[in-house]
Amino acid sequence: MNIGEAASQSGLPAKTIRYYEDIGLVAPRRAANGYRDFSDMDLHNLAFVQRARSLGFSIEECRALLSLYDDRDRASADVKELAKAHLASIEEKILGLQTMQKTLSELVCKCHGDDRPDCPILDGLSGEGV
Amino acid sequence: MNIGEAASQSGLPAKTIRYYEDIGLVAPRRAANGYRDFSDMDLHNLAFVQRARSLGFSIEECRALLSLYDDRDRASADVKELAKAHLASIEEKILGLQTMQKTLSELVCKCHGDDRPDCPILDGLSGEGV
DNA sequence: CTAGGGCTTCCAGCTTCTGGAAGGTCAATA
DNA sequence: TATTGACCTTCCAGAAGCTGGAAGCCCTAG
Repeated sequence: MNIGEAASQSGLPAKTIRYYEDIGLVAPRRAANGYRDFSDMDLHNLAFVQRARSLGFSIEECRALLSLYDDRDRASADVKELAKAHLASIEEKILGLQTMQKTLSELVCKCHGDDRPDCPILDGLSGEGV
Repeated sequence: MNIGEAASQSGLPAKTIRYYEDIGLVAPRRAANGYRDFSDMDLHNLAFVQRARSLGFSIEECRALLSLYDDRDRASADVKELAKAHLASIEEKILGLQTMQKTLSELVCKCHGDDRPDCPILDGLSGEGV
């Protein structure tokens, strides 16, 4: 299967697939004309990475997950640990964003938002009322 | 004031301050020996950017905020608009992360996490049960 | 006079793609 | 058969926002 087909089946742009090959996440064989030729397993790996990335796993985590997937003797505990660590980092990010949201929405509320220059948002960023 | 002092007063690493000068966020004058010499206004701008960054504003948004700050004739509506747009993007990110969190925590819950290879997390990433 | 700490510049690398240029290949059509 | 247009190839550069490191100057204390 050519890269265009692999792209539409996996939901990844062709550019991204080439990049994934560059960094060793997939290794499709080459046809006689030099075109990449993706097997079903290659396609599985691409779709797998696509889903893992959409859950926020980093490339290195995806690599680890793929190798766990390939290892038929893995312990599910290893996978779960990886996933739990990532879940914790997601939750940390959410908390950080919620802190920003709270502070920022307070500032936005205070700002009258008309054509006068007086602005509590800029004042807040300038360190007033900290 | 030297860069070390500016760094500790603003809460930014010296490296970051040099970078901010590179991209034109601050323009400290130079002492005779070539050292950067930060004025109070420079320091204000650095601390301002530090706070804006900690609220998740991009560098370009910081630049815009700084120029609004400098413009004594600005309308507070302009600032508020910028802040509201950023707030919306924060909320969007939170929603995205919460979606990831939900999906991932469901997978984690399903995984028994022992020494057997059977793993619903890997199955989920492989597209089973989608 | 030397040692240390702070300062300078510049270059490279991190992450994860993405855009674009230059050019080879394939299938269909005139 | 010749040509067109869609596809494929490689390689280089850039996006954001720093961060680390090397090579070397400057300043102060002992």
